[in-house]
Amino acid sequence: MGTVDCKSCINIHCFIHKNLSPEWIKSYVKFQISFKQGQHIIVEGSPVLGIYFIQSGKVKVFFTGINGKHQIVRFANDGHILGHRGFGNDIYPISAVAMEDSTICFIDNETLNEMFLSNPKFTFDMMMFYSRELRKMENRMKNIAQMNVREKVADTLLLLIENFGINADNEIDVLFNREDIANTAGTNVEQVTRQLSDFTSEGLIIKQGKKIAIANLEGLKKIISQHNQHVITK
Amino acid sequence: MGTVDCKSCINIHCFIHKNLSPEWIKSYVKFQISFKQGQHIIVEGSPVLGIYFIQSGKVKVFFTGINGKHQIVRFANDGHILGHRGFGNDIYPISAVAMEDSTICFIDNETLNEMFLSNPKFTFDMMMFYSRELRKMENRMKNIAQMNVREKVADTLLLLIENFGINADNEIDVLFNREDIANTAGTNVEQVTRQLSDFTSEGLIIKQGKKIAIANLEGLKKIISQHNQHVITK
DNA sequence: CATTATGGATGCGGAATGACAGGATTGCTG
DNA sequence: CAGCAATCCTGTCATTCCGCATCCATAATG
Repeated sequence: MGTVDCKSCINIHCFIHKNLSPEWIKSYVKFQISFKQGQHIIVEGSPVLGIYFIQSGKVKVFFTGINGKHQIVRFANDGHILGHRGFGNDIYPISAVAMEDSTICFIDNETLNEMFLSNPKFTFDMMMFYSRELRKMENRMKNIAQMNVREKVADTLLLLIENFGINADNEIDVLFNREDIANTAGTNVEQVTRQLSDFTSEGLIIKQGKKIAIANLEGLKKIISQHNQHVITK
Repeated sequence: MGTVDCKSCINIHCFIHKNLSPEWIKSYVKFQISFKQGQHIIVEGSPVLGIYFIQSGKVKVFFTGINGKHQIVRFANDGHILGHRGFGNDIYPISAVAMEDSTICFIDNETLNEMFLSNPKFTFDMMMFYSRELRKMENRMKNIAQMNVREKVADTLLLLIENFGINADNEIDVLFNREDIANTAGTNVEQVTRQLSDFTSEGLIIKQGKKIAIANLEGLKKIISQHNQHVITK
């Protein structure tokens, strides 16, 4: 944890870096925190003091339901936002956990408000970000409600690919286990295991240690294609 | 369909009316369209030409899934927004249908962009709107994924109450049928019918003709209370 | 007034799903 | 490399859920 200035930030895609006026970017110094894999960045029920920007890292955002069961609502990585405002609530309804070592910048509410007031382009970009996220979320809601388990697991894999990409070995480039997939898809660990076994024997994926390699991306997309008539990917 | 100026608009809670600068509000004239109950306002797959503001009315927003099954993702009424931008997509992924006779204002993309550029307060308010909607949607995703049918139906009734309120006769003040509830809750008509019968015999609701009256709001909330530990309602 | 359409209620069988348990595999540690 | 713990895999079984078919009530129609 320490302070850092945005001007020399390595993440040039960050909403702040991209949009702040010259005066702001020159002078602005904010808090930056390092999180180890598995560490909580936001805990449900704690007070909202500001907003988090991911400089670099991979994060899952989830609600805790009854029996402590998690529902992962989205993944976030470089340049994304955590702990958005809204409602005027003063506590976080969600938790956020680092899936890998992550560097996160924190901006308190007061500073954020000043930023909005004096940087219209920043506000506009934030609005567009929320608008995109809302549309994605609406689409995911439809999927969770209408898909069967096989489709939901395939959909979750594609979501992971979309968010975190594929590395040189064709593997989904993030650390996650069956429980994470189950909590994202809205099913349980056993069903996920079964489906992944099915996908493997169908030649769609290859299990490589802790990671999953994609052998046939089109095949995975085909599983859920009938649900995505009007969706333009990317 | 015709043109109307925002200055003399009856809906003083509209984002435009509230936030446009004096110059804009004085001169701005936009299209206004009347929709009869059941009419399509937006059709999935049609090109995005602008954005819709509801001056007055009640609207459901849904995706069409396989077999033409609808998934209602949200309800909208006075002052709300339809057809939000995002992705740079040029087609609507969702449909919107008037649940009752509605009056809707249309603003084309070009004008909207000018509005954002020259009215930072408007942009800020829109950002906050999207942020709130995103949080609501995240919460609804958790509910659909984790609740059983009984809870989902109760949750849908509460959603309808939250959006459209209760009239003098204690009835949920909007026209909807079992299919709409099923398409919102993520189940089917039969299950909804069963649950509504159960709720009736438990004294939670009273069926009055086409509408549903609430006899015990706290009882309904109690059904889903265990899912809402950290949520502050309104 | 008879007929037809529409929406709602309910029983039932088959399919999908989730819970449990036991076994296999993997990776870590001393 | 043995031992242990964590994770993953898979078979079985009970439950839930869904959609069909049917019946009923009410409203619209001629």
